[in-house]
Amino acid sequence: MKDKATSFDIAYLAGVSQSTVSRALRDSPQVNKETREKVQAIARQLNYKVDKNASNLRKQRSSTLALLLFEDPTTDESLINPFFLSMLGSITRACARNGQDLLVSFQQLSDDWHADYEDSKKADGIILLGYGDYVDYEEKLAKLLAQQTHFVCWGAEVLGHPEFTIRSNNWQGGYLAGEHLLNTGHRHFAFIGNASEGSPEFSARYQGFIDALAKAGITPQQVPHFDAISTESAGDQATAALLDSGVSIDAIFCASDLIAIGVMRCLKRRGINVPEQIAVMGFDDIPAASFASPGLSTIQQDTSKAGELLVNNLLKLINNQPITDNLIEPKLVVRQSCGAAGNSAN
Amino acid sequence: MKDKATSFDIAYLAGVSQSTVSRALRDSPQVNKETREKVQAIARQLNYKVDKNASNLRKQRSSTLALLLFEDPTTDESLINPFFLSMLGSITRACARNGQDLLVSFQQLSDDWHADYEDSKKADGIILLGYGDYVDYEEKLAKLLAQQTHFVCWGAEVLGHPEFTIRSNNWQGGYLAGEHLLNTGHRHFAFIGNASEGSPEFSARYQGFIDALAKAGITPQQVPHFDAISTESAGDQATAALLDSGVSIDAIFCASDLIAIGVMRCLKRRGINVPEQIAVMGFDDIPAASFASPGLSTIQQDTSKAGELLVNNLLKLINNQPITDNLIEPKLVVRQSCGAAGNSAN
DNA sequence: CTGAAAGCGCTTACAG
DNA sequence: CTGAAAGCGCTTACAG
Repeated sequence: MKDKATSFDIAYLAGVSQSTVSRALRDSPQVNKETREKVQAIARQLNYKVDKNASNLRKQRSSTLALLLFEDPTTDESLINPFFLSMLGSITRACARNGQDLLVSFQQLSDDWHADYEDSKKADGIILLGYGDYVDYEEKLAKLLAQQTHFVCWGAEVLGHPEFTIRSNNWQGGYLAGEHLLNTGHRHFAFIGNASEGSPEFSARYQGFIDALAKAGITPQQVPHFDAISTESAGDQATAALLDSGVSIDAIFCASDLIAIGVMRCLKRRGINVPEQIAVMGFDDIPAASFASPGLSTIQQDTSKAGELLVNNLLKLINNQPITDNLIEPKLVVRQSCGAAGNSAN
Repeated sequence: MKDKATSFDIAYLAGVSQSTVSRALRDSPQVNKETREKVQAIARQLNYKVDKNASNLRKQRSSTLALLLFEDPTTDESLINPFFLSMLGSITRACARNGQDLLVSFQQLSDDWHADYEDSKKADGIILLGYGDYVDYEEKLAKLLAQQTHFVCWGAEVLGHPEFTIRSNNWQGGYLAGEHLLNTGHRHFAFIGNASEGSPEFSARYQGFIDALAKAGITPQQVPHFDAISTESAGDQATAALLDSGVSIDAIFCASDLIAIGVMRCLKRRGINVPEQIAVMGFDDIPAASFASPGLSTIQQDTSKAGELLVNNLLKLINNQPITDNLIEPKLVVRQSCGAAGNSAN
């Protein structure tokens, strides 16, 4: 039967002009209460919905945000870092709370991003999510900046625009990890993860860790460091290299939980007990951290707050409001992998 | 400087009409090759992008699909089933391959869904994803049907419209699980999961399992069955109940991996060895299945193919094309939790 | 408080 | 092969 109803259909049925319908539907106080209610009743009855394309076109605003999730090019195609998946969840919810729709797209870091969501008016702004190589990354951000695109990004800093970034206090997280490992009686450490300047988040974690150890008189030179991107298999391989190198350690701090899980797998294969022989500490608190056996002690990033902040700050940017808050404080989560008493419930 | 360029700006610079610009940009063969290239060059130079709101309005088509991910109302708010997260990934990619944008939204099953994406012209169709209670679910589907919304859904069947569903052959999956458990020498089974008619997917898995066992002369009455929704803690609790009931078993088939992980946690707490004393089998093959210790043997659902099918079939529905394929064949993944030789690489 | 009118930026018959 | 014109369905000055 019905071709979709328009505001003209409602106007006709209500005996008012189409402009009045438009106002009434947006709850304009300008329009008489009776008229307003009558119009709204008819709209409901016809199951009328404002045509977003028409209203966006007219308003020059889409009430839509785009999320670009980019992955490390070396990662297995089908596997997305669970940490980002969890962020995706909280971003989606934050969008809903703010009356925004969310367009989602996965990109390879190496690609030319399809960052034209704002140019084509599909979205009012962009959220960038992913651990990436900072160097590659920077160019693309510069381009977005040049096009005056509204965007925020997780983790990596935008040159000259700290307000575009939302991130965890990674240094503090690393520090907490170091403290905990020290408190649980460990003295011989290794770090696994990429701590180069290409990975500013990981290297901040490393630095916090080192700074915590310094308080116990341990120097950076005493802490062997093995590179790994944020995957299970990279952690596994780095651990093998670490063990084969013959250094004697009793604790490993990993730049991410995914790495830590790979580390534990390697240790288990080699018959080394966690935490009795070697303690393992992760970072992120992805769901798998609690599934692991022993439960992985880690530094939690509050993804729920992060998603909220990402969306709110982007909206502020779009509306030319000042940004006040963009740091998330990490939290120590104690399970069993470092030998402290963990609560079995988690 | 620049307000965003429009097709009129390009027309002016190219010395042609705006209609010609529009045609040239869409690679219409109607327009002279030279003109076309000239127009396209200017567009590139101005960094021109077609305004989607305007073109959607005019074409009455959005080239956008909406994904509604709804969760079991009893599940922890922040935790989305990893299986669906993986589906989300493959759906996103399938959309990209088909030139569609993807709007994502999380909903509570109990809510009134915001399923008005198509009414408001924000999307051409909807993908429904989530394990839900079939009974609740059915009403909402009937409503979508009545509004002639284009949609496909995962798992649950739409009354009278089997072509709207894409699902795994759950019966076959359950059958494979039963066979494997039999082949690894087990004889005393339990099933954990909700096998009521409210969960058609789970009950099909149960049925396949029972049918496999029948070949070894085992009757349904010999297989105790404990209810659980698809979460770790539900699996844990159901296992406690199972053990406390005093029945003697040597294998548990779980309706999902999340349940299985909870089962293994409970067994470990009780000092029961997997697989030596009790074998555990999951369903889904979420990432945590391979992280678990021992590695969880399970039935894999091919999320990549599922995502592809969901998107392709929805597009076919929108374009009035016939749907030919909507079944995914599950696959046995052998790890260590059933006592068979698993490959340590996975 | 309400209405007539313009216009957002496209696509696509229609005419040549 | 190209152009002039209509129209997609809204929102919002402008006028009363």
